[in-house]
Amino acid sequence: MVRVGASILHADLDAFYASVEQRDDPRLRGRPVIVGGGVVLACSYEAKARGVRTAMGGRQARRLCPDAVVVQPRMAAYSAASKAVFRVFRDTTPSVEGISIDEAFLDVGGLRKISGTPSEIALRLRERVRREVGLPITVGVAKTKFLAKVASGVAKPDGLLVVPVGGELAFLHPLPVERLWGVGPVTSAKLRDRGLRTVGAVARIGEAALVSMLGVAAGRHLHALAHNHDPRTIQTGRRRGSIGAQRALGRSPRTPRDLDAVLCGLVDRVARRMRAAGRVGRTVMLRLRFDDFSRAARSHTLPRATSNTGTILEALRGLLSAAMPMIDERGVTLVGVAVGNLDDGKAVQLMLPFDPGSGAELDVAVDAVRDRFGSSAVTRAVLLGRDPGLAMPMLPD
DNA sequence: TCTGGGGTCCTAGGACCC
DNA sequence: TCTGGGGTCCTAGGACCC
Repeated sequence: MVRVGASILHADLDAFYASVEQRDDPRLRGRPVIVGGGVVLACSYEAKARGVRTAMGGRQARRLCPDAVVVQPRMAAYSAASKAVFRVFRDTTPSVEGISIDEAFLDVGGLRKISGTPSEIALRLRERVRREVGLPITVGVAKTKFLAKVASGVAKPDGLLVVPVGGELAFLHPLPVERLWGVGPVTSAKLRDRGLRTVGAVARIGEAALVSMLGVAAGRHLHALAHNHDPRTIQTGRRRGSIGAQRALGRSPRTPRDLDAVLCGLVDRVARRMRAAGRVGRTVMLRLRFDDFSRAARSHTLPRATSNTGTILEALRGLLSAAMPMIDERGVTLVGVAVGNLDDGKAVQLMLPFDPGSGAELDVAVDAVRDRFGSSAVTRAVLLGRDPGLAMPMLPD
């Protein structure tokens, strides 16, 4: 069956952290709320109306909005609220792709007979999130992911916007280029330098011109989006590719000893999270930010994936000591660590005898891998083929 | 006016292999 | 002595997102 019509929803909670605070403390409702003191992590629409923005310095935010209530973030409450909202998403359709803690794509294309049109589904979704979780949410509905995302951005806050099939370009082309997903300050400046201010203007110049302006991937991508070509489908079950932690240090000078203590704390956090998630990784990364806000990153790839605190720390200490000259010269203001290449598919293939029907073949393979590589290597086993002579479990190194 | 903490994806060059 | 095309992996940097 060919599916026609606008069947993708982009659901995006409004001013998420601030909305949770207003939900949990009635005194905050209707008032400007800023979450986070040093830097604005989130702010309510009352604060946005006064010019407060996410990632703004706390001092500037309080100057713009002196009567704002500043609250400390409560990550546990946001995480619980997010889980509750995602339960409503998954109850709406099995085809849910989470993008972040507060937004997701939902494919409702196959649900017409059971649940109604996408607009009806979106309406009910908003009502349910409001009633069951107590939070405002905006939904964009369109034929493609990209356009659904643009639609929710235009409809915020607490809105619903359906882009009718056939009306895509009429909706898209008058919008400023900054509305396009993937156009940030740098790309926006490049486009505006050439007089391209709207999506329509971008659509009218050729792909080759965009590629020469922005590079191959970004140019093609932008060209496609401006013409509303977006073949991406909803991907369920995506897993993160890296786990990291970082800490800003302020301006006071740090001794190597201080830096090592910061590093230990970060590695401990990351390794714990990895083990809790049952993930192992092969590439350790050190990120530094300097006094002038320039940045550097150093990485090292281990021969085998691990979540062992000592192994990760040892590798990062090596990277940090190699970076000490840079730190001495430029002054460090932030240290970050991350482990990537999670569950890297450096696959090991073991060819083992296969006894159809015994059910023991995978156990045998898993034991063999455990013997050779340790139990942390056994995270995945896939049985390939129906050849009765072979079982081929593919496992990460 | 000084800028948090968590991520994703792309580019480009060099090493290395066949 | 000079030399190809194709591929993977690793490292570093940058843009962007929430």
